[in-house]
Amino acid sequence: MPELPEVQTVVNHLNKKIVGQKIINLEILQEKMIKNISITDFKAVLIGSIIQNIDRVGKYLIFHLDNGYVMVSHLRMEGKYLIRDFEDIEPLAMKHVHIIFTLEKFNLCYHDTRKFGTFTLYESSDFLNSKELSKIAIDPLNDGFDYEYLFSKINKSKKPIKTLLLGQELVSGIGNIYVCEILFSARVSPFKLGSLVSEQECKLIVKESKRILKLAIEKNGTTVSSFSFDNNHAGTFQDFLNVYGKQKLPCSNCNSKIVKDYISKRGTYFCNNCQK
DNA sequence: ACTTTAACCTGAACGC
DNA sequence: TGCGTTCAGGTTAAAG
Repeated sequence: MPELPEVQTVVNHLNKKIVGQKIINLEILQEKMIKNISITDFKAVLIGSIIQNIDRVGKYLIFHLDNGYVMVSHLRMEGKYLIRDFEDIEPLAMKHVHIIFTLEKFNLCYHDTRKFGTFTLYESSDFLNSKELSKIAIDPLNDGFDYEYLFSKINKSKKPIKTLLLGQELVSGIGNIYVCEILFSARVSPFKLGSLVSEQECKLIVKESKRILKLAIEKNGTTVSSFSFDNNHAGTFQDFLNVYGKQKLPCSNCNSKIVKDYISKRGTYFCNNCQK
C-alpha cells in the first residue's frame, strides 16, 4: 500500500487524532507481527504510556511515547489504522484487525489484510541505530537529497535507475508507484543503468521527486485499491498519475501507448517514446 | 560480497 | 458457477 506520501498522510492524521492520549489497553490478535520483543514485554511497555507524537522515517511510522520508548510500525502492503468508537465493534469490520490499542477516547485498530506489517519497540535514545532504521537513507524531501548526491551514488552502478531509486538505502520512501511517475516526468527510462544517467538527468530526477511527492502529500496520497486514512477516506493523487496502471492508454505527453514491463518482477510503467 | 529469487499472506481479477 | 493462475503500494531471508 503505502509509500512516502501515504505514510505521511497517516502520520498527519494520527497526529491530529491520538496525540496526548494514554494507551489504556492493548489487544494483540496476531502475535507474529511483533518482531523484536515478547508480547508480554511489548504490552508492559506500551500500556499506561502516553503518545507524544508520530513521526516518519522512510516508510516507517515512529510513535514517540512518554516513557522513553518508541514503537516503530511498518504498513508494508496493506496495513492501515482505523479509529473506532468503543461501541462500534462490528465483527465484520474487525475481520482483519490484528492489534487494538484502547486509548482514552476510542480504539485505534491496526488492520492488515495480508498480515505483512511489522511492529518493533526501541528505546528512544537509539532507535535510529536499530537494525531496520539504520540502513534507511536520506529522505527525498530533505535538501541534502540533491543531484550531486544522487549522481555520486549511482554513477558506478550497473543496476537500472528504477531499482536504485526503489532501494531504501540510497533514498528512502519511494515505492513502485512514485518511482514510475518520477521517471516519467524526468523523461528517463526505468531500464537505464545508473552509470549511464547523466548529471542533467539526475537534476531532473531530484526535482521531479520533490515536486511529485509534495503534491501527492497535498492530495493525501494515492488510492489504487485499498489505501485509506480516517476510516475509508481515500487519497486523490491517483487522479494525477501519468503512467502507473495506465498500460495501453495514451501517453499524456505524446499520445503513444504506455507500456507495462517488469523489472525485478515488479510492474513497471513507462512511455517508450518520451523516456530515454 | 553481491545479486536474484522465494517467502511472507489474502483477495480480486481474469481465462477457460 | 467454479477452478486455477496471476497480480498487488514492501521487505528480507535464503539461495545462487
